[in-house]
Amino acid sequence: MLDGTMSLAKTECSTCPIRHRAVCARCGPEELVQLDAIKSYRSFKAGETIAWAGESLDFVGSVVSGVATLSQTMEDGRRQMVGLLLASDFVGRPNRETITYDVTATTDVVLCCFRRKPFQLLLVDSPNLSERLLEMTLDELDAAREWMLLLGRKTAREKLASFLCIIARREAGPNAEIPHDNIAFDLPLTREAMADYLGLTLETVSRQVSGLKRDGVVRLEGKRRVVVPEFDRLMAETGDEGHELAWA
Amino acid sequence: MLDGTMSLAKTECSTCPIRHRAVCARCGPEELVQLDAIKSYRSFKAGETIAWAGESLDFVGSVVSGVATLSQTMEDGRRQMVGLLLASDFVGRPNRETITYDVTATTDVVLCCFRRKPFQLLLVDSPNLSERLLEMTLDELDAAREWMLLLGRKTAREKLASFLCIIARREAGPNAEIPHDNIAFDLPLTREAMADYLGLTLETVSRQVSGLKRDGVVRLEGKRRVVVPEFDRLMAETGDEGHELAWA
DNA sequence: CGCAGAATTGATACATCTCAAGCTGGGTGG
DNA sequence: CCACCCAGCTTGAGATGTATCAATTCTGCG
Repeated sequence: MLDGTMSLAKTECSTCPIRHRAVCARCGPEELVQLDAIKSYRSFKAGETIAWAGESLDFVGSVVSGVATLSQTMEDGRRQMVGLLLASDFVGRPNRETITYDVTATTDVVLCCFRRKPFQLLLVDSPNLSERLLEMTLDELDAAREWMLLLGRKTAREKLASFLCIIARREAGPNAEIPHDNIAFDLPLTREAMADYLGLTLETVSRQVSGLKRDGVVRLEGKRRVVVPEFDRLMAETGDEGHELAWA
Repeated sequence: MLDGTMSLAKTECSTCPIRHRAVCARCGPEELVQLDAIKSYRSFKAGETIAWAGESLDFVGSVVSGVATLSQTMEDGRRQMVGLLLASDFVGRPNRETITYDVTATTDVVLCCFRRKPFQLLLVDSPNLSERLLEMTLDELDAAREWMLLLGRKTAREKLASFLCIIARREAGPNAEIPHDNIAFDLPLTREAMADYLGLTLETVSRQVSGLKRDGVVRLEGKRRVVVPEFDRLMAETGDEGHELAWA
């Protein structure tokens, strides 16, 4: 893998859009120099596979822009998405030779990649780096557990509403903490990918989107653009009722 | 919480049964002394709640013996288990005041608790500790993602078989890497708790256990003791076909 | 002995899947 | 510039796996 993908020119970390949220968020100038020495940018086009499960992966990295997914596939073709990687999210596992999941770009994606071996060394004597990585991993674990509740116990409609909420929160209002009304955003996933994420079939996803539209919870502009007139209305459909604490 | 639970006398780390697998696995003698200074043992009886979601928790710790669960509950009572904690597993989140999930003892449980604040300080200048915690967190994340596949895509029968496999692996043959035939073990969970774990109802769990028994995949001795005549037979029912790499 | 919690089993309901048929919109080549 | 094409999406009708509701039956224990 990684053939046919272009390498971008290096970019200054100081102007990096994910500087304050990624794994390097708390690194000082001297640590940035060290990271800079082992980093390179890679671009992937929408639909491209970034890495296959089981493949050996010699880098770890951060999503600079775009949306990528982690997914698992069973022999008979059943597929489950197990992670949605947005800007600043971390890819790969230090101290592990191979990747466990398929990593796919669902929009155009830019990755800031660090060579894995030297990154592991940096991790050992840079607490700023390792602490941040631990924190991000714990956040991902919380997100995964939130998703387990969705997969195990929510209805199809609740699943869709929950999904739209998550996207609205991270895509819309650049970093608005309190989501406002009339949020608009583009779905970064096809119906099929949404189905894989939600543990549904694509037909059921389609029906639930239609249902939410029919009931005025969302409006669609084209197939991909979604407008949420009242955010509370959408929230009420998630089954979570208020105390939604997570999703940093 | 934690009222009415007895504190045990301190025990030497050197004789601790989870010494080589827990968060302290790679600590040297001097680090153990520091951990020892902030540790205390706490016991919980089967069925007892160790902590409630949202509650503030002033410790983190390791499961020394017994089985505990992490679970989430929705307003209307739907419940999903999001973690199964066996001996050596870590409880709590450093740098976080409150716990996000209900923690329940499903068998008698002994916890080795560290006061949270001093533990966080130790984490900063003890790479042996923080590296191990990161590794364990990444393992838990892998387990959670494996569980997402189960919840989202497996049939009820596959879910049961997968669950029995996991328990067989960790409960049976003390630490047998390659599971043998005629494994026997006790289920640490009631049918209801299994249902909460698997995203099913307790009736469906019961029916699937009966089905696996009828088909000779497992034998039951009483309600709780399970014998697996041929491990491969059980594996074949999980839907994972062979390449099961995970589950340390 | 008999009670209470846990588990099994049965009958029926229903949400989601499956299979199948059209629709829609943006790109392409004639 | 239009006609076609095709991936992505929607909608319908029927099948099916699991949930739900309702009895029983176990099992351990006071």
